[in-house]
Amino acid sequence: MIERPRGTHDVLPDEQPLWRHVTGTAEALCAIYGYRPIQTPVFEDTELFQRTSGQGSDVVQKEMYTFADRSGRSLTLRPEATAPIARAYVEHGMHRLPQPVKLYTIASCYRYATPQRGRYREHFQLSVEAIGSDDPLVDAEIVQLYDEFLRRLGVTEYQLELNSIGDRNCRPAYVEKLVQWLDEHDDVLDDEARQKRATTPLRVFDVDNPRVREALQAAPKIGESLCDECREHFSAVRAALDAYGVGYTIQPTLVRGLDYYTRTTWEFVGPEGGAQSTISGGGRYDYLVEEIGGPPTPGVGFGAGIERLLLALAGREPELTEGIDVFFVCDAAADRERVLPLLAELRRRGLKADLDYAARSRKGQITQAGRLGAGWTVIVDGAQATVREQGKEDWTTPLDALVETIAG
RNA sequence: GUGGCGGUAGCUCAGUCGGUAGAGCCCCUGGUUGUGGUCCAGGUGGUCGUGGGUUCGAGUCCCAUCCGCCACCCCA
Repeated sequence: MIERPRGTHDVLPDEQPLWRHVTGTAEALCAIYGYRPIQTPVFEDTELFQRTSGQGSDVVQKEMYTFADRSGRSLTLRPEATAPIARAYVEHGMHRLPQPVKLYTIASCYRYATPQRGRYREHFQLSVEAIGSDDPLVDAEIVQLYDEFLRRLGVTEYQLELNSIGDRNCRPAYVEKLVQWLDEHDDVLDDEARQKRATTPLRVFDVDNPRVREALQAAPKIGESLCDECREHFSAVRAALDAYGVGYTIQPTLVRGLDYYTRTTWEFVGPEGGAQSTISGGGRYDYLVEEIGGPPTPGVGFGAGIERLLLALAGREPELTEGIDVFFVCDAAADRERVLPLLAELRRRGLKADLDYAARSRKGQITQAGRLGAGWTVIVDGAQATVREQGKEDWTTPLDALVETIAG
């Protein structure tokens, strides 16, 4: 048997109502906040992700689905949706539109990682982006949008972690300062920490060794080294979140995995999913558009995993019923034929109507009607019909009058 | 990519010491029952993940591999 590729999953009909509830809620909310939908290709020029995510990032190092097409071009299935949207912004000259340009998409993303619950090689992300403004109120708006999204879905147990990682003015100096501190305290480091010092210094705070973590408490933190502009920006973001009533905790060591982030960064952490409990992550990316070849343009946005949100939603799913209106039960072949024009007319009027195609017995057909949640079960007998209407006594009618009685 | 655990019917699982494959649910049929619910009886459904090996004989033991789950890495 041919099975689905590793790390992918089918979304079956039974799961569709919940999926549509989630994506529909996202779309409705984005519309209310003034974000407009956009779609970009599933694959992009490989260079787009190499340049923006950073050569040292895990995504570029080991997780991209990269292939050569028949002409030898290197293409990559998108591992995330922000860079493609920024690319579309530049390519279509959206910097001439009134700023900021507020966009969102619900897109499949692809990462070659070892799959487990909440981590897939193909997954879906809601990606919301505001490009063209460095106003801290935009950061706050977009964070509050996701917070409101969770509220609407009934997810209550989550945490928002917030940080600022500075910009090109203050971050390089901070990294230098941090590396210098690490050099001076080399004796308290372990191999993992030394490794990170060499590749991704900001990540040394993630090391496992508790002894090293303890020692790192004394190391300089980015928050103390922000330039005045970044400091003011961050405090304005926090003030706006306070005004919105969005709770958060400052996480001074929160660093994101992609190189393009600047200033504000955040993660929403949900209650489920074990090690994969991050349900949304985002931040500001003030040099991304420029990196792609557009004019210097600030931006801010987030990606939110749909599958992980569903995990966080487990046990709180709303009742989503999708019963049909009319089901015809026929014993004789002649009755089935007699019913066809009624079936067409009911459907023409927008009612969900159906009949048996599995050669079931009368009892089986009535059972099927019940399974489908039929509002009216019409048991046909020649030109007459007995109708079982939910919550009422059975009644009889000539078939000729059925449509008018039900739909008229 | 590394390590640990697992894979038997559509689903949830049992399967003893190696001896010809089981249950419940679901589905279909018949009966009971003044609603499609309940109850009773019967039936369909299997490459025991896959491929090798050991053996007279493998769901069971060994090896490899695929897939899932957990941890690490990292993320959504």
